[in-house]
Amino acid sequence: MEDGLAPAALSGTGEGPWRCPGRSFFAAGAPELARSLLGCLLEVEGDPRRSGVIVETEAYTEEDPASHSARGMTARNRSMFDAGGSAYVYFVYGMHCCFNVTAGPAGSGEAVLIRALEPGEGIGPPGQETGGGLSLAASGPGKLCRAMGIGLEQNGADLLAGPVRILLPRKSPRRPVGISSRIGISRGGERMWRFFFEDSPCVSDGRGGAVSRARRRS
DNA sequence: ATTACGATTGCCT
DNA sequence: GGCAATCGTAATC
Repeated sequence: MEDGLAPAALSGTGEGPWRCPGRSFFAAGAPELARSLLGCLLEVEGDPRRSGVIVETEAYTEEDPASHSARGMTARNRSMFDAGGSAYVYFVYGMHCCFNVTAGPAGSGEAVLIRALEPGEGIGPPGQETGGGLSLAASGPGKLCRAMGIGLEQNGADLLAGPVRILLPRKSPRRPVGISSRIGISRGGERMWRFFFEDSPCVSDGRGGAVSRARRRS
């Protein structure tokens, strides 16, 4: 029990602590949606079923020099222009996938990058060599996709239809929210569009984040 | 046709 | 803190 994480979420759509959002939830602009997604459950149906609580997000918009959509629609970023509530998954650095939730109306080219989860069901050992234990299994956009089994085949998928879903907490988690500039970008650094739960051990950030904390402990 | 470069990660010093 | 890995995409020639 070294990780000390909150208990895994129960499945589901009907009763229980989670509920399905409507389309309108995703109609907000990316920065607002990024904040709203903190505390929500990301779930992938299957065997095993996997889930985790979203604890770190970043917003990207069409007027944003850091965004893939900044220079118009291409074959690669096409699904980023889908109406809010679908998946935009892309491949980077020749080895990693990153998962985004589209925001706003169709054609608006905005999305929220999901950067870290607190592992729920089906995440982590065995078979996952993350080097930092369970709490780091989904701390970072690339690691999150690997841990959840999300790949390019999910690009453009409707998040209200599944198998990849977003579920909202019935009770607001009310945890401290940190705001910062985004990670790994070369332009647009002045925008404070990264949102995270300050009390989470699973946030990907270097300083004060899960990685440096784990390193300090050892 | 060629090339430069990532919305990253993990291993090295 | 630095840097290699690894390859699809998009800008450039």
